[in-house]
Amino acid sequence: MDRLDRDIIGALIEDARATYAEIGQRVGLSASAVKRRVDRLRETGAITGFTARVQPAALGWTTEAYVELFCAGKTSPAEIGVAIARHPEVVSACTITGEADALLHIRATDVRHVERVIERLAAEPFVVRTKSSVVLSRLIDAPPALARNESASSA
Amino acid sequence: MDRLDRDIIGALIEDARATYAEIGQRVGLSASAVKRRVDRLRETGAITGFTARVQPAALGWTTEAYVELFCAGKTSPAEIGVAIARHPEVVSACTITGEADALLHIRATDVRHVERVIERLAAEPFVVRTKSSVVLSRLIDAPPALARNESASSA
DNA sequence: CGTGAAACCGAAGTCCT
DNA sequence: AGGACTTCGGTTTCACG
Repeated sequence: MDRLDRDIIGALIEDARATYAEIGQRVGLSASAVKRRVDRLRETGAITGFTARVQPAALGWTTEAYVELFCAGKTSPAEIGVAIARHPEVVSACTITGEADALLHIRATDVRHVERVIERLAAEPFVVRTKSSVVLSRLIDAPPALARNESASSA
Repeated sequence: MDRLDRDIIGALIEDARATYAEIGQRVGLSASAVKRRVDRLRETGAITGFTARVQPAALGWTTEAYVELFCAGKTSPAEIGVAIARHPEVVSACTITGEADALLHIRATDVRHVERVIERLAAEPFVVRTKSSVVLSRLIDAPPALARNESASSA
């Protein structure tokens, strides 16, 4: 995992369908060398796959919200994970420090749909209370680059 | 945008490097037909691109946090967006309803790094206060499927 | 708008430096 | 480990139903 690997990953994040020759030109390597490194990055798990970047609005998912979950005393993260995985609207979720136990990111078709999802979540037996915020406008979407900085020591 | 398009998008979300023939076999179309639809989906903006799925931890980004921003009275979303775009650790951001004005998702190398980012964010002139939660464990990562349900009326 | 065939070009494997 | 070459398969385009 050196500079070259990070440059290659950066190129693949920008365009996962770039040809090995194009990537090689960008990072200063031949196509074969790039392929070898990409194969290795996939084997080691640094790259877990390739996906299409979709505009959720184009599919009808026009509304998103963040929902904080306050859970009953002895609820394990695993228990929360299993339960919320049943709700397809939950796009991302994690346990966090602070007052709330978990933070969920949900995507829905409209505000009414958001409401229904929150109701369904609140109905989970271990959920004591929820606190939700509807997204007004998205400022930054995501992966502009994970690999551009020195990314510190590790890896 | 019909059932076929959504199935194709679903296939591409799962594996953006799948061949047109493979996708065609899955959705019941020939390779050429699939390519034509994919081209159209890209032109109309439903598909915005293809990216690699990376395990941030493999690149040294082992810590993430969510930061709520409380801004000065007359701060516009655009102003917030421009300012936070200068912080490379901000992976996602949006304005929200509720007490806070904006919610930021940041990725950092360690907790010390998180602290520095929060300090830098708090130093922005329009930021009155911040409230942050460090992620303990991730339960759901993301795009398992955006296109599997009927996705309601629109689109 | 779908299918099937032909030309092109990148991918995958091998050998050499 | 990187670079060059060859074979194979996918992509792309075209004509047709």
